[in-house]
Amino acid sequence: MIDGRMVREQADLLREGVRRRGSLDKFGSLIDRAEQLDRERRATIQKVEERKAARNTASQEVARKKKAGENADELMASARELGADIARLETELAASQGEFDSILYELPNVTLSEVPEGDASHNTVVSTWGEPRAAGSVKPHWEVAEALGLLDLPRGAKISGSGFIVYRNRGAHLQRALMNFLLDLHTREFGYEETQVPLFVNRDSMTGTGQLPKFEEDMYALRDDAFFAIPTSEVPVTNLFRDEILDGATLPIALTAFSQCFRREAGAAGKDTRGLLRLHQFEKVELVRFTTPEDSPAQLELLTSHAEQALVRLGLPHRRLLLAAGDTGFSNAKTFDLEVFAPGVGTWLEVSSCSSYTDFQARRANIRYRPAPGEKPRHVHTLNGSGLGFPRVVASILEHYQNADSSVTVPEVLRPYFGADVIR
RNA sequence: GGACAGGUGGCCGAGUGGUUGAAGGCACCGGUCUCGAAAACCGGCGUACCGGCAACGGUACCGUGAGUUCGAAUCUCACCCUGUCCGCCA
Repeated sequence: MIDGRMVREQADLLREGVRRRGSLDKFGSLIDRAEQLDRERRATIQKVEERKAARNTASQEVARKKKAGENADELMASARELGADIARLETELAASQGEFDSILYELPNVTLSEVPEGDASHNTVVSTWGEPRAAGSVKPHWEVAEALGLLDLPRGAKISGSGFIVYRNRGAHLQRALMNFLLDLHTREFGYEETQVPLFVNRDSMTGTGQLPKFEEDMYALRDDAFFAIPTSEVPVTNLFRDEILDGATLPIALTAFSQCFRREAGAAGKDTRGLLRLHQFEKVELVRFTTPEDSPAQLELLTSHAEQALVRLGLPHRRLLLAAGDTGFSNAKTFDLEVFAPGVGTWLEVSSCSSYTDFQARRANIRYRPAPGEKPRHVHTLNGSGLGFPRVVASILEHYQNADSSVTVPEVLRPYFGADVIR
């Protein structure tokens, strides 16, 4: 969430932030309301604390009198009245504080100044790599996948539903090769610590990274236990340090995790539904970094380059987009999307979204660091990105590396993991 | 799932209704000593919020949330978590 102090001290900056996202209409009045609530709650806090101070003094006086054997009945009676007053004021405070907090949870992060204003049409291509094959020059991946027996879509739908995939034979094997290649790359070459984390997390974790309370309908929830299925391992990995104060000397911290990801994709029904384009469950290797505010711009560049490098090694033509403010996620301050080209589908596919959250998540999740012994804790900056998401990478491989006879050449870096040069 | 034990500051650990934000120790920071270091000694050392230019003052926080009381780390209730044993299952 954004800093509550911004409401008081920099409300204009908040308004400018939502305006750049193109949602001033939506949030402007909320910010007005927050300013009013902030004044109310501070006035009430002063009243409550004043009375509490009086009560504390009275209580101590009661103790002194009783010790001295004096009568304290009168004092106790007046303290009791103070107590009733306090209870009333606290109810009042809880109301304005509660509404104030819920507004803070609703407001999106303020994007960085270099992020272009406006909606997705203002996204800019920062760089491109590789030579995409002509759109339509090869079969879409679902056709070759079926022909090669890599996927079993009907049975995935039978045992779970649409959007759930069964990989078979070389298809399953390719997934495993990709996982091993990516984890080895990020741990051995780029210095990430490998983790394995729970796929079900509690409400506090989902709130910490910003999925809740706003996007609850996008999450799978368990019926009998208070758990949510993770939409990305960003959630458990970032929450690793929730409510902790890290030693500044340990920053930056770089973690990677392979996990299954679960997304309801509510509201996305009918969009990009074919093949591997949009699934309810998919595999992903995630990169997460914790850093200082000063270092976070450089850390975003570094993290993005790691994801890009994975695509370079795989030999997949791709490009980097800087998202415009209006297309930048709720919790993000700046996002680069990496897209690979899928010549069979004929479009660019997002395979990684690398973002700086500045202190937005750290404030929600209460993740801080102590710059040096004896110094005050500060919020860290969190960053993450996919490195990479599997299904669309697989789709791109099946199309980009597709041969005339509908066999598929295995990218060189995967061969040691896959054990064959060609899928036929 | 059942029984018992327990959750206190960065860590260990004392504390069963009243100057306890919390003894003591460790760690950490500053200093004395030393050529330097160690040891020893002295001092400091939580977080958040409210007010204040500041110095500083106030409030809250002893797993979480309610409650009793003039007053709760201490009493009551619910929940969460950890440990041990039993049961069940992989």
